[in-house]
Amino acid sequence: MLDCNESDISMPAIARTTPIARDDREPTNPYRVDMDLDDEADELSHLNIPDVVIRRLPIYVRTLHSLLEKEQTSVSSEELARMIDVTAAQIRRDLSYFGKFGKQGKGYDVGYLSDTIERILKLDRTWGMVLCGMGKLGHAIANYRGFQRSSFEITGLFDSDESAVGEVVNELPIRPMRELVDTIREEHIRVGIIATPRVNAQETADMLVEGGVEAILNYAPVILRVPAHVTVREIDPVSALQSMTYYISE
Amino acid sequence: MLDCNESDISMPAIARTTPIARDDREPTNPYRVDMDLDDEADELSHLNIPDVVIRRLPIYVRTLHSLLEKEQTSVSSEELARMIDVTAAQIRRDLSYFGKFGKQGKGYDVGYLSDTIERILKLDRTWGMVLCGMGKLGHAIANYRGFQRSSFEITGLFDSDESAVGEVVNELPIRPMRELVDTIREEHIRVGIIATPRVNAQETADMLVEGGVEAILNYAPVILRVPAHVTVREIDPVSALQSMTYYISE
DNA sequence: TAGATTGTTAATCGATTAACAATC
DNA sequence: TAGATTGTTAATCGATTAACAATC
Repeated sequence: MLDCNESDISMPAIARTTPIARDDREPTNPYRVDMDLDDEADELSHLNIPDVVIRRLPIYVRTLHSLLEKEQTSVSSEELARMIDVTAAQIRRDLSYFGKFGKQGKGYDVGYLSDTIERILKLDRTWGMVLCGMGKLGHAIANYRGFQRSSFEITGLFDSDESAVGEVVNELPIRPMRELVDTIREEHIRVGIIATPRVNAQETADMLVEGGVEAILNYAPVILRVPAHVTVREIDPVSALQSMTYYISE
Repeated sequence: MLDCNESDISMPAIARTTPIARDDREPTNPYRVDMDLDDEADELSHLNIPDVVIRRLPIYVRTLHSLLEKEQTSVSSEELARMIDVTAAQIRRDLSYFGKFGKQGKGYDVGYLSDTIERILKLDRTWGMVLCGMGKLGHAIANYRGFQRSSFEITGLFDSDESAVGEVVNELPIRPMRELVDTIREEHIRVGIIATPRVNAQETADMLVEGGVEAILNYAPVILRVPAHVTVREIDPVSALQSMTYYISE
């Protein structure tokens, strides 16, 4: 399988977070055959799929799970669309990037579609994560229960303040930053969380990347510079608030 | 100034969060004159401006602040663009929705531009906020230091669990949910934060809206139904992680 | 079979960008 | 003035949607 990763030049984090296309995909290939999961696993296919689509998939999974809880086994794009407040056409279009998962006249099997999207997103395994920066925010993230039912588990806590080192938070000891890179390498960690102060975020990102992390969840209000093969998403409640006040009346 | 708010029908929260336009704006108005702040304050003008643009403004403000810290007084769209990793054209286009703030040949005055955008976003005042749901996550948000230098301040904590009521967190007592609506009304609160369990998020949103809240920061993994005049932004670290693993190699 | 709903196309809509005249 | 950079236009690019043939 040839390596057609054509641009490995440094790509800004904000661009990865914002709707972009890294490559022109051919919009409709007349020779395309009914794909199944072997083809979806193709490492190169993701270059073709808009990031906006990828970012909607977790919402589809979450919604399908809520249907499973209610023991509903079948769902149409129309019904799913109503639950999520998007158009049915968008759901069908989004899914069609990956294959054919429904049955005309019937809709989608909830369990099968949910499993399929989870496999596409590589959620069919558990991802260990390192958490960097163990101030108040870091403590809160280490204790966060939202990860429990997900495919993510924090496996290492790090802080540059030696006086914080050794403290145990949610059953894990805080370790010194200088051990970060080696730990990532040894434990094959691919996901990092940055909860450091603003000024230390970039150097922390650099270390995460050096160790081999390819996905960074960034809680620091800074735009990180990372190589093109690394994805960054921002968690930025202050920016979110600041953009909402614009719409407040009076 | 005529009321051209043509659709006041209920609009889903996800649509407000995603790039949308509620109204077709006329792309270029030949009669448009050099606007200054009086015109920007026009309550109706926001119907014309894409939400993607509004969501970028806080990043501009943050970046301008970092220049002010370095005592840089002037900046070109080119330089700002490099710092944020967008194109200079996009910055100029974004700003042009609101008026003319630069000088040809010179660039922008950092302080003036920063103040101007803050005024556009209504950040030239302090917004009181109610925080609903005082579990672990709620505690973390109540203690969050990121709000300190911002225009936001949590002024009330609420929880439906009567046994939590009375506990003081970061100098504020937790109060019972049944006091929420009246408190919002009496204190003219316009911003609410939801940190309740998933199942209680919608009913909490309903109460916030009933009280008069127009902006909701939602930490619960649920799509909220709110009237069109209410803006919702999601803080959803799990979804962010779930969409990043897609790109991880191997 | 008739009815329902998918998967896919083409049309539409919206956002970004390159280019440049205006102007400091 | 000459050089620099804005504000704005038109062109391009990308994402969404409506519509419908395919098909369960």
